[in-house]
Amino acid sequence: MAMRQRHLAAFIALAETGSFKKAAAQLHQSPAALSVSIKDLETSAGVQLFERTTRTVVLTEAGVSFVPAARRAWIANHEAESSLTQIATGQGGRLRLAVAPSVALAWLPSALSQFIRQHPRVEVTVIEGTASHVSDAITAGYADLGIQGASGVSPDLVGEVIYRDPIVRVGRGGIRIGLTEGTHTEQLLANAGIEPPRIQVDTPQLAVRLAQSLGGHALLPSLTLGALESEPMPHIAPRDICRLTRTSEHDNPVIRAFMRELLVTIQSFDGATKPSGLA
Amino acid sequence: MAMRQRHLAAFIALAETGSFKKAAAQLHQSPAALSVSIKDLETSAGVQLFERTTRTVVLTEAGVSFVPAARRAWIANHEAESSLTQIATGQGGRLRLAVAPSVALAWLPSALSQFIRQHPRVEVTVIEGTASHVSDAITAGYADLGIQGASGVSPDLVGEVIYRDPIVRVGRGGIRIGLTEGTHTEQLLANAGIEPPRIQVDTPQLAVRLAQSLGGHALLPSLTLGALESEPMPHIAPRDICRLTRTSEHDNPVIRAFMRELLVTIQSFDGATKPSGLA
DNA sequence: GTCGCTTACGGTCTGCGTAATCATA
DNA sequence: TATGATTACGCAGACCGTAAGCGAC
Repeated sequence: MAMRQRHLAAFIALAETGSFKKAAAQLHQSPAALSVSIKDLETSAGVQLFERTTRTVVLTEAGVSFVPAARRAWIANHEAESSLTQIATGQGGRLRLAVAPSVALAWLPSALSQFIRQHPRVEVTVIEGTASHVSDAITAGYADLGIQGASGVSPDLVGEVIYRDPIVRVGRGGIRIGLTEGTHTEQLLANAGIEPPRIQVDTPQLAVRLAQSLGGHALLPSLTLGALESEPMPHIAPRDICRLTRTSEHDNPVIRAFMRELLVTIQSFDGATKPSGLA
Repeated sequence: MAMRQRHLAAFIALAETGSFKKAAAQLHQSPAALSVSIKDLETSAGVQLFERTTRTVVLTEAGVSFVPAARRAWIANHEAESSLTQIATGQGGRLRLAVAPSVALAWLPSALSQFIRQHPRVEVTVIEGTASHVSDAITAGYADLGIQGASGVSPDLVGEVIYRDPIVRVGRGGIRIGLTEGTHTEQLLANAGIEPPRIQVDTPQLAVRLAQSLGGHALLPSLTLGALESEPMPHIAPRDICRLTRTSEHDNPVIRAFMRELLVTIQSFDGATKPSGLA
């Protein structure tokens, strides 16, 4: 037997309306077409599902028994369809983020709260980690969107700069407290001709603390500082913040929707702290 | 968007196999046909669901998100189909019986126990009542199959004699104990030229009891007596036991299946008590 | 070169509407 | 007689298979 959707639709409409004419109207069909659909269904099944006189149509017992399963199938089909449109418009599905800590701290709370408000049916998971962790998570398929400070490393990842984070100075002392050598930030500083830091630490927060207590200074991406007071260092190239996705997810609607929120967040933060623009 | 079953089938097969060639084989199709099905689905939805290279096919995030709903719909469709075939073969659905008390007592236990053993997915309900109750239940739609002693009364009911129940005598005394005038049995006796009973009672059981204690006799359908000893009354026409259904349920498969069991039961009972046959 | 996905094309078959027919209230 | 279900018929479009193409191993 080959039961198609039109058979289900025909059966349900006829069962609900009790009239070929009304059911046909409901399905935007001619009564004749509906009649053959029902007849096909009945003959292929081998049971009569409706008892017709010329004026009236009633479900047989077999028809009554079939109603629940038919309705379930019909609903499931519609839910599949609407699920797909939701996925296609970014209102459904899941979003697996991998973000660098500074990003997580600075932008994520605001961007995520906006996003989940406007996309209540999307499941969100977040992984926080260093740049290499982030890109690994993307490549390995544990996450679908990465936000981090270094641009793409793997060939099948596509990266795009979404923010140019300026390097700023905290404190005025002579001793420089910096991050571990080899980090993206320190590479930028080295490229700008600045000597390696006297004291190397793990996190920007610790660098700031030490700079303050030792009377030194720290050169750090501005995002890592929060509202802390700092001086701009315009001659040092900024740290590029990138979005990272697998090439196959380049048109993922959920990612697009989240990126929209994120960019709004970035702009609003940027406007609040520094009147001049961003990249 | 118009998502048809072939789109669902194509999506699921491709998601499961990860190859157009294999999925096409599974669907007994050419890879080309499958390719356009998937493409149609993707363009109508507006999302890419698979990432293809020439050699490999992988679900995108959107595709992954769609899998559960697609599979649910697919399963529901198949369950609807199998539900219908079960209904058509009498293995599913429901059976609402209305039976006369004598039938309920004599045949129902055996017939029903056989039936529910062989049709475990059929819901069974039983109404017990007099002949008019039975036919009313059928007409009103509370029951679908009636077994009773009088033949069909309502025009849109179809009746069929399934057993000719002989009238027998219990006791040898002169006083006749009988059922209330107007019952089917008493009409048969009147037609045979027998005078109305001296004492009229409600139930065959009571008639037998009184006949024994008063030293009278009772003329009753043999079915009402169980294993009680009795003498045949061959010159009195037997009571016809009928099946009753609405005309619309004439080909109801569950009813057919139950009738098969019932007739087997009747034959075995009949063979056990009286070597000679039935109608 | 080989394998597998995609595109193009032509034929078939499904499924529709129109119109005529049938049956009942 | 009027209404609504059914049957017959012809057409439009969906859908498939074959064959040619294209790109990656």
